[in-house]
Amino acid sequence: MVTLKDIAQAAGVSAMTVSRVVNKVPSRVSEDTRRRILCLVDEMGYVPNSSARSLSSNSSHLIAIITGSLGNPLKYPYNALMTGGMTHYMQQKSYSALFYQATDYRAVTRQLRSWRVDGAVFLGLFDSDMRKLREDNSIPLVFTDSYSTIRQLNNVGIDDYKGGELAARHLLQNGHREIAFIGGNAEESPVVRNRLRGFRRALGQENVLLTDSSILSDDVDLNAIRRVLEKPIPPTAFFATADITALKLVKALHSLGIRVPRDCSVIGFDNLEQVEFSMPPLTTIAQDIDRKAELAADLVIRMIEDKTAPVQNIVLDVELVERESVRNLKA
Amino acid sequence: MVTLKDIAQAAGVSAMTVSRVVNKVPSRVSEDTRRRILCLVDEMGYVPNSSARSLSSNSSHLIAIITGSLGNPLKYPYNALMTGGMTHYMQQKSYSALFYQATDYRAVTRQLRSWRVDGAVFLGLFDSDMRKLREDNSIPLVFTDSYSTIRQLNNVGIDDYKGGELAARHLLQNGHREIAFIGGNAEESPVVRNRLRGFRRALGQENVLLTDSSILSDDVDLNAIRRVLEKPIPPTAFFATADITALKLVKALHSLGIRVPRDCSVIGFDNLEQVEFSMPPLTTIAQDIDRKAELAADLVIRMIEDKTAPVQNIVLDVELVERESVRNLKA
DNA sequence: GCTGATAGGTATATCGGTAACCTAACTTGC
DNA sequence: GCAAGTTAGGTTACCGATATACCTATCAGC
Repeated sequence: MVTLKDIAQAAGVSAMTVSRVVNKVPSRVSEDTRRRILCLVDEMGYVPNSSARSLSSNSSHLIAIITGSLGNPLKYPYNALMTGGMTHYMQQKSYSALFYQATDYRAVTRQLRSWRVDGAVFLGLFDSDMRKLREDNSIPLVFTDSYSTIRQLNNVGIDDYKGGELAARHLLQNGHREIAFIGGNAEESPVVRNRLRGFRRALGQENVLLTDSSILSDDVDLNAIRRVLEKPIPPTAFFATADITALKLVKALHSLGIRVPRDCSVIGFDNLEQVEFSMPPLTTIAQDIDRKAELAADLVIRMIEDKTAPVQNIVLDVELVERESVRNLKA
Repeated sequence: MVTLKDIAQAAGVSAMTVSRVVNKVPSRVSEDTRRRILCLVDEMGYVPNSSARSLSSNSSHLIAIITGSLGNPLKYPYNALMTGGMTHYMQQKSYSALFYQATDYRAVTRQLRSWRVDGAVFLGLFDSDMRKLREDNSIPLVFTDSYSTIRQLNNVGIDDYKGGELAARHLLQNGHREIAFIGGNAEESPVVRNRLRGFRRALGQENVLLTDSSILSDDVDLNAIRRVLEKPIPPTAFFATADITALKLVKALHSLGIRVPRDCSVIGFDNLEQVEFSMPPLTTIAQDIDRKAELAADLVIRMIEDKTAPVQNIVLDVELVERESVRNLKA
């Protein structure tokens, strides 16, 4: 492998001069030698050794993307879109992305340190560990969808509360007053909790109540669904906290002989590309995942490059996308 | 940050001794000092610096995963599943995955060298460049879904030809004799080419012909679809070379007032999880993406750790998964 | 008592860069 | 004409590990 020294020798200068040229250090090298060196670099196929660079300059140009550790995290379209989007953006800014899966903060800390990563973005929740992560690591950390009470935490999220409200209002406007909720565990996930809160609030404004017996888990259990539908006054609509869940629900309802939206309406959350191609196309609360990914990547990089950059809590807007899975009962 | 030297000092031994303990070099350190050192390592939170390690040992324990460079590569479920699956497996084997997007082989070579990556897996095609990639890089390279004529190339793929045959036979068995094909460009993609060949072959065995006018591009153009359906004898079924395409097609047909499978049948390829939740659930040719990912990851790692390991061309089987998108015309 | 093997270490060079400091020649202002 | 500043470099000491060679007890065997 060609090293700095090889280029230096070939050009008849010191290694430092070559280093300066390669790193575009302004005005320390004459235009003449600069061109000569660049020519040799290209000719001999020199590529800087990032490890060596990282070791001596104390900056790796590496950013970790950290997800929870259960199975294949990119199985979920949301994670895949975020990860791919961030990687793409980082590469444009000449950073490389390193993927890690981890559950506990000690493992994360070990991983971050081993490559002396410049910064990290977290997908998913390390709620109880956030404080420790901040304490143990002096590098910029960016969380996503976190509702931590710890101040001074970089975060990129969306307005989940409003998302819940929008879903509720849309259902109400279409004449639904008996409504069920299906989603992740609100106690465990602050994201779900906020969507649920907003949802309840907007329902409450029209005196519609969401009872606990109308709240289903996102594992989409056929029996549970049947039980809800057999209530004295069965729900005419479901709000699912994720499109994936909504799609599974539509399928489950169908297998019970219930048509969406004719017999029952469904509204989802996320606006994944695939819900446009489902049958029926899903009405859903849209978040801009591409933009979220870019903002998260941009935020870590800004924090890395400018140590005085202020901590940010970015909250993106959400909006209703109307398709064909909600029936208008008033019509 | 805690370094080897710090531990050495605290333990009253040389750095080399600590290095041996950390790297589990067999029997050069007494059990006594070993334990003492391990204790200190844990206590002081020592994490080896991978850059330094890579520099001096000439092995980075890093594997590159390389995809094409158009936009967000993880937008496609197939890429996401492969990438996630490989990363997961690599981490278990204590390798880290580095993601890169690239189109030309020079960029790839630069990226591989800059971190002195130990090996690389390619998702997607660098067909014309494979030879150069092999020549320029002395590290193990694993390709996926490649049909290169270059011998001595590690590859993990599936039996695309058989997949095409299975699809054709299933349609024939269900009484379809007027059939259309929708998929990527067969000239550009050897994968599509082989699926198409197998498909044609099996159709031919029953004297069914697939004319060029019944072959559509995977951009799912509504006008093109309409044109095919307005032929004197319109097709009763479509074979799509990817589930994603199949789903878009179903939606397009629906928008033309054509019901699947009542008015027209569709068969896909891949068996993505989401096609089970589409309406109708999609009949498709299944490939085991999780296993493919694991085999690809396992292959690079084997090649890295055993320089004498033989080159392999792994071909995984495919199978038909019957759901509800193909109508039996004989019934 | 001497040789040789083995266990349990140490010392030093090196991997490929960069930071920080040094220097010589030339320019510029006064 | 000279101090001060600029330009275009070179020198040297690391960064944090590992490879390699070398050292020193201890003990068995003859």
